[in-house]
Amino acid sequence: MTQPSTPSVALVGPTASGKSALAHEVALECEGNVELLSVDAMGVYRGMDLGTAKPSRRERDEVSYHLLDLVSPSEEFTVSQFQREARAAEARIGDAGHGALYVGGTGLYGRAVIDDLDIPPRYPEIRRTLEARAADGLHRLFDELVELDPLAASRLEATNERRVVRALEVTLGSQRPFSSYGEGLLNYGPVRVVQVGLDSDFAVLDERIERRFRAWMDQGLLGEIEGLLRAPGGFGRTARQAVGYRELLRHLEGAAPLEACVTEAVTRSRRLARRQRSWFRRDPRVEWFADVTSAKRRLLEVLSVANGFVRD
RNA sequence: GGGUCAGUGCCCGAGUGGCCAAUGGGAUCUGGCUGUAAACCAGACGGCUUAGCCUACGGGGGUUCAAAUCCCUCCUGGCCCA
Repeated sequence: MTQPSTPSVALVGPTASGKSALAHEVALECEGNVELLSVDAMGVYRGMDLGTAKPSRRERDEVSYHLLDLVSPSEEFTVSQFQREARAAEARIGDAGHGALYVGGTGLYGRAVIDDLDIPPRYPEIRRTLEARAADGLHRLFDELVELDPLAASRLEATNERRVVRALEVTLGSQRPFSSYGEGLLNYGPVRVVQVGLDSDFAVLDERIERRFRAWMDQGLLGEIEGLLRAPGGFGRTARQAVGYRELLRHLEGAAPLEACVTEAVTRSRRLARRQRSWFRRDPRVEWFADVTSAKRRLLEVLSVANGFVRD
């Protein structure tokens, strides 16, 4: 893989903290010298616009956005695919002599790029057998993992089927321990990318989240989902898990009353914000800012230094 | 006004004399996870000077060695009759 020629910067934080607006503003001020890369596990799906708070058409005309609308919601997207796309996009941006600003709240996707994680391959056949075996005794699988890769086992919860199966899949499939692919997410390496964190009180965030979701409803979120549902393939396994979409799908596909689903969507968005915050809080390398102004100052500073251009 | 059913911890909701600080779900908090990550998994969840103690099952009173559970009464809500 080609090493990006220009260092990049990342803006992280919980949903509704104002990251996107800030990033856009910063890019505008840099007058085309900075391009944005979305780090959003749901923004990669084409047509899922309202509920993922995607930039508007006008915003996309003003600033270059990357890593959005990569696949159809019927497809299953993964971290490793994201990593590949991100590397390619960043290389192109670097070739153009521009700075790259990552913005988004999907922690793992961010780590994959920022820390250049070595994500082990997939072994579908092995996985299939493991999943079948997990059905009649997860405990046995975990014991096997303890045998084959005690380190990986120690990092996992024995009851987390998805992760236990994955660790075994890789260990058996690649003939080398799952844990040999990396030191674990708790191990934070040196700063390769400056991460600026934008956060605010949950009192404000919670309120904003609800208002925002209700606004999306008014703008036709339900219709957007209905349309995607009717499209060939409909929603795939991963896309349908998106907060907001999942709840409204329950209304459209099942019989759940709309208002109850809306309330639940709001609640789950709030929880998402909290989980995002704790994910980023754990990373000691993130520089936190509680207000947009100082976060912006820091972003501009890093971008200018890194890219050797100075703004007035 | 008469009858009847109900009132449980932040919310919903089990529990009908001791094994009940009280099943379960939700919310909330904390933690973990390198190919589903907006997913997935786990722990905590009345208070405290935490092998124990205190406060709690609408209020008050009573029966009992022992009550969220039985009796009386009051308050509140639903339904039925007037």
